[in-house]
Amino acid sequence: MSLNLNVVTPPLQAPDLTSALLCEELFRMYGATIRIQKPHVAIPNLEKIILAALEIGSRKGFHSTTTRDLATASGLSMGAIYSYVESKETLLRMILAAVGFAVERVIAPPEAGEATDPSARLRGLIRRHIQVTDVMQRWFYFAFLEVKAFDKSARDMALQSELRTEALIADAIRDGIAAGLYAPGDPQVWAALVKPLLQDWYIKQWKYRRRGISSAAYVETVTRFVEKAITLG
Amino acid sequence: MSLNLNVVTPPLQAPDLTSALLCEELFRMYGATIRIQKPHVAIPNLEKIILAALEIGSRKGFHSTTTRDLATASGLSMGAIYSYVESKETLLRMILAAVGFAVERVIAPPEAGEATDPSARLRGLIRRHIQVTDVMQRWFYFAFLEVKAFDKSARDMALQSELRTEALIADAIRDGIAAGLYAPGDPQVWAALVKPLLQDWYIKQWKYRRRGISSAAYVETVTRFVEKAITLG
DNA sequence: GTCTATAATCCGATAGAC
DNA sequence: GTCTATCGGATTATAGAC
Repeated sequence: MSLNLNVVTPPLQAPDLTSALLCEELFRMYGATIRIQKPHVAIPNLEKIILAALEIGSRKGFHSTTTRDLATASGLSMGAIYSYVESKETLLRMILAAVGFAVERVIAPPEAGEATDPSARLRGLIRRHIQVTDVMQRWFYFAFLEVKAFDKSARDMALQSELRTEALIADAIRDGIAAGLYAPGDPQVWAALVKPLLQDWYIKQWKYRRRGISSAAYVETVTRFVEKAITLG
Repeated sequence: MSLNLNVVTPPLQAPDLTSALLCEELFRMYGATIRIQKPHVAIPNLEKIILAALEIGSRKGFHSTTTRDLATASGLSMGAIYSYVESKETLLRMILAAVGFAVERVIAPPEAGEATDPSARLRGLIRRHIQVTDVMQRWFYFAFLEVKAFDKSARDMALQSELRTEALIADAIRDGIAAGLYAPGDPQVWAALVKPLLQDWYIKQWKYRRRGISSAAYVETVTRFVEKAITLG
């Protein structure tokens, strides 16, 4: 059984992962901690605050980002910010929750045809992971770098997310081995090697940007590299 | 020309990268900023301070690590700490310098036989990178997570280090392609894929520890994976 | 709902005794 | 060389006017 090494990269089939949509979701999840109750006021302002936190936080770290920084960048006053975000820690938790939302709702769900085709499933996971983290680069970058500063429950959230996507990849590889597509080997070990290749896209975006490599090109490069490494023969 | 896929992992041939030796080196480099001039006093105390910074900083981030934390953990007083480290920023710079030292002095220099054998050189780079970042895990982890919080010169230091090791890997792959060992391809693109595999060892040490995977086992896994992915045929 | 002004706290760094 | 005590400034969060 030979493997088709041509890779095509279709666009992301998913709800638009715009910051507006993500903040709408966060407003639903964190409504209890938000003093402003009218959605048409709360959501755009929450978005301003979160985008400011992502922008400044990605540059100099969340702990060095002061509430004054957030006020200046968001155009709101320091006092107003506390009407939307009860504390700096809650702000962190919101960003982490949005990342978890994207993983569960867009990366994890298999697309048509993937249930019965392990190769398509692995390709889909690689593609969706890179596409989602491309659209949400700052969110993922921020979450990756700042988790360690969270409390244990938040750190566990991130840890589970890491192991979750790894397990999805491992399952696809396991089924691919059983189907005779991939060489015999430890699916978990291989999945552990795929994960950092996917994460590199949002962690070192500066490098890929500088070299003019598009997310579609990166999807194809990683897919070919991984398939060559694990394919029989 | 067929490739030997057996991998052996010899021990690191290098000066011991103990914290004592690294701090001795830092004492030489930063002597001008250190008030205590007797090496037998300065070096062990500098080591206490740096180890405290690595330990606490890796847990909750360097910016959240206060000088009071460092005093408690190192057993020195707040005042004494400033006799060794002129500012928090200098402390960070010392840690970055130690990481750069390890890269230049241990990872980069080719071992015997590597000059004429691209395959041995690539294997050597993979092996030494993982071995060095294993011994100096906290130093590399800390440097990776904290650079972005500091000034441009410190960030450039880290950026150059990233591109430097990538270039070494790319050179070995380029020579390997020319020698007919590896498939035709873009050496820089492949090197960019190898780098995150190496970094994963110190970034997600918790995962590999939990699974009982030794650094030697990881060296072999990564080496096989990469060689399979880029080898002809 | 949003602002200004300020309370309360904490931090990096230093002075000066020993 | 090391310590204790403290300064000046910055930070998070809140109170209360509009």
